[in-house]
Amino acid sequence: MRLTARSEYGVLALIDLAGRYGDGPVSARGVAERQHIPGKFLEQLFVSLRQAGLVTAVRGARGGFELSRAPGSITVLDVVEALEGPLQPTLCGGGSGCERGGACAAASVWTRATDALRSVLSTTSLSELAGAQSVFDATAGDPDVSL
Amino acid sequence: MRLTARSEYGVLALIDLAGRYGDGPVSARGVAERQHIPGKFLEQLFVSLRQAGLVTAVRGARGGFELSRAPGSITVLDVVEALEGPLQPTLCGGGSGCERGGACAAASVWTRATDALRSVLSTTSLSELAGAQSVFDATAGDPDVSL
DNA sequence: CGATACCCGACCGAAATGGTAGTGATTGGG
DNA sequence: CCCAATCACTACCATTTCGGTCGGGTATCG
Repeated sequence: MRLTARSEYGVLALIDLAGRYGDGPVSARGVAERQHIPGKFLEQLFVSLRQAGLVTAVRGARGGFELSRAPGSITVLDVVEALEGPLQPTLCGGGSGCERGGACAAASVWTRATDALRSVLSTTSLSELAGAQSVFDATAGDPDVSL
Repeated sequence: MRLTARSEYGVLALIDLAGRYGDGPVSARGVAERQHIPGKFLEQLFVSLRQAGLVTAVRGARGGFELSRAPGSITVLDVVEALEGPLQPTLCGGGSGCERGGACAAASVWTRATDALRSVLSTTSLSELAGAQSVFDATAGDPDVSL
């Protein structure tokens, strides 16, 4: 139940990659500049994203990252969990933390909250977001992404 | 978008108060013992809960806290926001943090996530939880709350 | 070779988290 | 009237997390 800058940056970065899907590797540096993300920090995020199997790295000059699956098959939940670990309540409801066992009324609301969150995140794909972003970029004159 | 132990403890504490609503003030110490919450920490939580108008304090011997409204009119969202501040994404979607203005596709998913969370929390009242808890306590033999 | 890029691990300041400690102020009961 | 119970307030503290930075290593293209 903890969403930090990692998720925010990560989603922006993968939207960027989704908008260039099929164009070959995209450098982390380019993503960082277009999305205004600290470069070295973004590198760390890409490590997690690669380990989670969401992106593929191409090393060497002219290298970079590309989505390892189609943008439509990657959800925001995938990204968030890759970057922040499993999305659990951090609270009693998730695991076996609380000594009340199942006899805890509070657990139900935390569980339902997590489920609601998970539902939203898992039904939004990168292709949707990239599509929406391209519309924004077309109406505004910002060439960052549309180039 | 950050739920910590404060919320978990706070909800447990107010479920305790809800189960004794109308019986006069309940001491923080009693709540702490029944709900297994560090006493001094719980005191801090009650400060926030009182400032938010959710509980009323009665000072002096035989004092304690009581819900300042009926348990059915207090939602989990009320408790969470009293203890952790306004429930916002901590991310771009909430305020005016991101320099993209409205032209940011990522913002939409954060906003929808927050809305989903808020919806769950705001439709669950203390009376519901206290009711569920009393059922648990009746089937199990734990006299902590049923006494 | 050398520039470009990913890879990896260490490090770091600031803030949040989850408490603890101590001291007052207020009140009911004996 | 005094004492114990109880809330009120402030300060402090250890640990972890957050958000980043730094510096080098390694692969690859031209």
